[in-house]
Amino acid sequence: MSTPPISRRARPAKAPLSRDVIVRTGLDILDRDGLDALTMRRVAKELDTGPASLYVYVANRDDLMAAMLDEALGRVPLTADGTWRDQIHALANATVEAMSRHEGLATVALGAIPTSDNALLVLDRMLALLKEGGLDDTTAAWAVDLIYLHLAAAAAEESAYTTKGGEEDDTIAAADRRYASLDPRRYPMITSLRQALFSPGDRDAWGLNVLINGILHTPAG
Amino acid sequence: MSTPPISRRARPAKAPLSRDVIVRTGLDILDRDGLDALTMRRVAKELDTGPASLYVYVANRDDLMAAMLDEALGRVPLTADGTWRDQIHALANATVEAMSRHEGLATVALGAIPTSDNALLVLDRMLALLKEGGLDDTTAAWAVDLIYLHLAAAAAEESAYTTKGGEEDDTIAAADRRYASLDPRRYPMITSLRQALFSPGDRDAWGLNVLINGILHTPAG
DNA sequence: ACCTGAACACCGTTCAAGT
DNA sequence: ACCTGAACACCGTTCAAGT
Repeated sequence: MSTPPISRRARPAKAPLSRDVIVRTGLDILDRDGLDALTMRRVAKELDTGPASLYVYVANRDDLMAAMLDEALGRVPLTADGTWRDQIHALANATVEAMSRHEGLATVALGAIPTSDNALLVLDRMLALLKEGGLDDTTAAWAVDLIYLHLAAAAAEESAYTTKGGEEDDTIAAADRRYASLDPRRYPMITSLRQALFSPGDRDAWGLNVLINGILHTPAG
Repeated sequence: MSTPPISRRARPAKAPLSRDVIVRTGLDILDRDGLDALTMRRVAKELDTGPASLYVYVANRDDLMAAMLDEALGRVPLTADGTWRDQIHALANATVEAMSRHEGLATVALGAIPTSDNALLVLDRMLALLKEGGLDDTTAAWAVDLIYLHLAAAAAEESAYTTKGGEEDDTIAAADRRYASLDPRRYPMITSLRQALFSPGDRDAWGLNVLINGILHTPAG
């Protein structure tokens, strides 16, 4: 009673493989089921093929993830309105957003000097803003590196908190309880400043302002 | 002619398993053969047992890596001489050092709010220095978070460059060539500032000074 | 030329069964 | 009570063999 598997040829035409479709499928899997689900085999299955077929378009898993990061960064709006500071904040927030909404991608950014098309577009735009702010070449150059590092780290942190199993609030509450139970003799500052450590507020915006103000006050070289 | 395997009981006494010896063995493997070699099975083999035995002392691989990070941070000297700035730099450099010399550990720090004994000791000491600098509680609290994030990111980056296959210089040279080949119309700032982007200098010290100066000029809240 | 089945050499983790 | 052999359910990557 069982029918033999329908030959590939007889089935409806399958979307042809390409680097692009593989990358987008990877991003979909990441968003739907997280970093652990992002395996070559899973991507292949989603595309109705075997894992070996992916290697025609992608060197390996790291290469795929780098391409996924680039794709995600391609969705960052490169221009914004407002003051100079507003524009830096907008570009920075969009970059963090783009990285942190896909679990594990920020870590890729932390692991290599940016060389992909869309990462370089973000960097180029940030560099233009920094030069507009009156920085000399060296300071602007070092600053863009520092800011990009910070954005990737902020995205990695955010991504870890929002994705890892439970809710962000649970993670914070657990840390708060841990801090509350510390020995004040061993950890005098943490115990006495615990309130401040968990105080609410826009830390991302503050952190970026720290960087901007610091860069303005600290010539490189 | 072959002898049967000597029974466990007959062999020289094996060092007893413990969380501590597992953690230190993990660190050894990381240093000797890198992150990919750090598997539960490899740790077990090094300790002359099976992977299942590790789970008595360690919840899983993530737990092991977190414990390894804590062990590494335990080697950070918490006090230093010099000016206020010198002391911050010394603590920061030692922290980056501790993380970056073991491939992949910095990433662990980026993925969770610090709650381990030795991470908290570093934080407590940094908090004391920040308060000494005259910061209010909230600013000091937010600042220690920001600095720790930056140190972990700096360590992750450094670790990636120094460990990943070839030499650091090769990675930079490759990036430089890539930047040199970019279309100036699409990447006007990167191409015109390429010299500055790859200019030598102590970027770590500069980056930390940016943070310190920025924090001093940017009250939180 | 392009694609892929099958295999290789591994993983982390669990648990029933041993001592 | 403590430990672990063996198994489960996977991995990334390669390559010979197919069309």
